[in-house]
Amino acid sequence: MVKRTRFNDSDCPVARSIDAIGDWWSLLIVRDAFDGSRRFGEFQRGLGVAKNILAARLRTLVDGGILDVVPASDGSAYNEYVLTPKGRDLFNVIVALRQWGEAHFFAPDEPHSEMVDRRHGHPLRALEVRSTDGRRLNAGDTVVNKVGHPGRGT
Amino acid sequence: MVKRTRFNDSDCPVARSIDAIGDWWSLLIVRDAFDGSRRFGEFQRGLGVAKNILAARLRTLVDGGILDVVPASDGSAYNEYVLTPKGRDLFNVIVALRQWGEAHFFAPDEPHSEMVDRRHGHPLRALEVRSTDGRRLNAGDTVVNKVGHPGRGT
DNA sequence: TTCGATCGGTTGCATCTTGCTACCAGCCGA
DNA sequence: TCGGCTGGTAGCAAGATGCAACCGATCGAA
Repeated sequence: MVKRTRFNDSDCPVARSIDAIGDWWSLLIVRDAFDGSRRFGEFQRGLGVAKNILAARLRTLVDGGILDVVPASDGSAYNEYVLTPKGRDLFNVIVALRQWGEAHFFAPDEPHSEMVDRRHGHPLRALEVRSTDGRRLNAGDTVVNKVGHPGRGT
Repeated sequence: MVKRTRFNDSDCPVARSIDAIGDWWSLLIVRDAFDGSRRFGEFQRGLGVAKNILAARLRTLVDGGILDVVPASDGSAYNEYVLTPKGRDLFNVIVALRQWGEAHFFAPDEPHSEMVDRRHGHPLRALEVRSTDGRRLNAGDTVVNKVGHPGRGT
């Protein structure tokens, strides 16, 4: 099976990332992996996804270098799925999605799962996009150079 | 049409975010909106997506409060799609995906579209997850409290 | 004002993907 | 050795996706 690329602008890192992750289930698998899930059954119970879908997603995540299959840590004959360094680098993505969701989809007092600093149990500081010299940037302060179109693009 | 919720753990902000965005095309639409696309035709040419898919995605993004339909800024009778504040808050998500893609899917010298600081033309600083008191955190320094399971969860 | 081109879609249809259920082969403890 | 758990695969129905054709409104030029 040749690797299909779904999007036509594959020189954009955003598109390549999206293509590599595959689908939303995959991202939820990664989220659960960050939260400590390792075994097939853990993911299945945590996500409520059909087993064939889960099996396929785990396979593509392993093929994509985001998860690794390792022998179970508890001595049983089963395997475990653990994040590779590349998979752990998705942490920012998960945190960004989480903070966006917290900001826009929950009433102020509505209970929800919450990511906290392990040391103090405090919520995290909001992510901030910064320039190399440390200024805070928002979308309007940035510009995307398409390949072949360097510079500001008058 | 009742709002379907695809994922069973809707108390997780990550899952709600994913549900709200809808699919990957929607996120690429948002990316193009950040890059300045406003018109139906611009999105269609930029993404190479089928028109019926694009029309459906634009509708869900508008319904979801991520895009707004406004009269065209050039005086023509057509409409434009612009990001709402909620949509602009996806900036961190886009940047996180972009940085992950840059780090893992391009050779060091491979050309790719690049987001730079408008003022100096420099690339952005890598996103950093921090605690409220400013320490840098990575995945292992955080813990997710599920609703109904407060505390560290031994 | 007329005419052709463009814009912004909608509709129908074939195909691909998804998700459900059933099934099944190893493991595992007793 | 037996019964239940784990980690899948197989088949099938339903829904999503993508392509192409079509279409009315609008625009620009003559």
